Amino acid sequence: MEWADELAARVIGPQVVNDSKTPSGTVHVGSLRGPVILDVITRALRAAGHETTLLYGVDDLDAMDAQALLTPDAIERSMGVPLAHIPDQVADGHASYARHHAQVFIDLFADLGVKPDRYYWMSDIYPTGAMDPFIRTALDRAHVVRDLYRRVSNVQHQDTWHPVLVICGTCGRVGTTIVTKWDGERVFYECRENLVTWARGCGASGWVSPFGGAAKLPWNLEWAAQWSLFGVTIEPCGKDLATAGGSRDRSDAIAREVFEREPPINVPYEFLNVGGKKMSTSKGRGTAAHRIVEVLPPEPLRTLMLRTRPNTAIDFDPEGTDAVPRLFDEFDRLGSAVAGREVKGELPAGFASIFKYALRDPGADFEAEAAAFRPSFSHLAFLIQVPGADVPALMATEKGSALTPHETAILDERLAAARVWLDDYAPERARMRVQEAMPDAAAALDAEQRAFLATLAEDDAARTGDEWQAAIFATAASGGLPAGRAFAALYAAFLGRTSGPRAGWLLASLDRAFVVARLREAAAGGTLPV
RNA sequence: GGGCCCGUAGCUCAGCGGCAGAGCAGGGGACUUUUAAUCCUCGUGUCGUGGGUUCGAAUCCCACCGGGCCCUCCA
Repeated sequence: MEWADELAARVIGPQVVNDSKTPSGTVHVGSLRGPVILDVITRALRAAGHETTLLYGVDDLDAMDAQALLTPDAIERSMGVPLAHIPDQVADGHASYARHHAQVFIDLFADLGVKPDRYYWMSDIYPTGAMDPFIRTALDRAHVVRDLYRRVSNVQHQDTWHPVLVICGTCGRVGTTIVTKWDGERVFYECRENLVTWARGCGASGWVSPFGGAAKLPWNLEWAAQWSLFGVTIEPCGKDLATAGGSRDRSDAIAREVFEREPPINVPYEFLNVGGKKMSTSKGRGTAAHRIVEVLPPEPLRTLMLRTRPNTAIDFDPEGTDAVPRLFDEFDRLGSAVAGREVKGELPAGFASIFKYALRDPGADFEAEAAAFRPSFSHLAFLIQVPGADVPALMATEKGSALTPHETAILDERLAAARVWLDDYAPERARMRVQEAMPDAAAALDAEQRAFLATLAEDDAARTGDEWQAAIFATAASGGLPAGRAFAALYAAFLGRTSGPRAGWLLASLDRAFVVARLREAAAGGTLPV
């Protein structure tokens, strides 16, 4: 966790932290690592006394180059068109495909506690003319850009190539155009049919002014121009961009040599993989960002992103594992330690800052948050499967006093998450189910346990959970059977496992005739002489 | 062709020059009413492999092996 505080200690003066994203489709959990890192850096800077602005941009004039999320009839029409100009594929009121996907992603930010001071959309910025000076500089220095691409990335453009992408006046595509001449005010562009394999240009060409939104800068130049336009001082980026000779190196060089400005401090970060593999929404691997928040509230989710240094890959697989409960446990453990309660084992270095930065609200009183009662997620996941359990009452008992409104909110949040977890993620062993037929496990019961079950079945009067519980203990005691083995017999007979929920409540929730029949069946099974 | 990350206990990982660690899982034990709670207890693992540096290496250097990702189209 020291990484953010160290960064904050290293810089001088006001800071502008920036990131931007191309809204090309549905995003997965891994995509949230960037925004969380951005937010933690911002919080660390502010904690260190730096005046800090957090910006988040949407590169929505980028060309559509993935057809996965387009309807079949839209593919031919939309490939190569700026994302901001493609109609939303979902009829839910967004102005464009870009707005839809960007908004779904951005909506998650606030819930996660990531609150940029300003969002900007490139489709809004270009028409204002704010990018014009950079477009002009890029065109004037086209030879520098070409030289730099060759030198830094070994990319060889033709001598006539100019670093501007015109939005074709005829077909509206931006991914298919190339500029070959610049006269100081206008550029000559061609919308070529075969410039790229993934989209087909219309063949138009002509002289046009590249200013005021008629054209955009290619990605690497746009990135560097954003740094100049907004005065960006720190910008993390994913390792896909940070690789040697890759995008970041190109943009750094462009900033220095074309726009004559030092690039921002880079904080390269690794990906968040699932089962050791890259997440890919289109391949159905990994969980969509908007889905994971259903099962992971901000604190455990931020804990996942924060506890690991940015340059280390995180492996996270919520499906069929206890990864989710463990994140809750880990966060709770940090909180306990911060609150001065005794915790088992060693604590990570800087555990208090991990806890503090994991909180959703940057202004929260973190000591009060640490002191708050947080029910164990695993315990809740278990309790909600117990018929008739009054969970809020049980939690108040566990805490030793009534829950505060804030604690009740935490409880409700966790209950909702626990239900989602049990439905969609939990391993089979976390789910319990009353067995329709006699479980095999019941065959292993010994004579004493069978006698206990038989005795328990003698009285078939209706009982409440408490009464069942009392009856279990009394019956076990009268037969000289330790309570533990008595319960084990019941779990074997009904659940087919060695442990379970408070048995009394479980039995009380079931049909009385069924209970008695099962008890007798289990008591009789296997004891007959062979 | 190039770059980055990882390889330490069953799992997830910490340690990054000074006696191999934690959590979880698992084993054992305690408990006549929180029985998947709570408490106690149990870890010799070629620290991926081979060299090197050092009084001393999981830790630094080199090479290699394995896993993963990325760049060399576009963004």
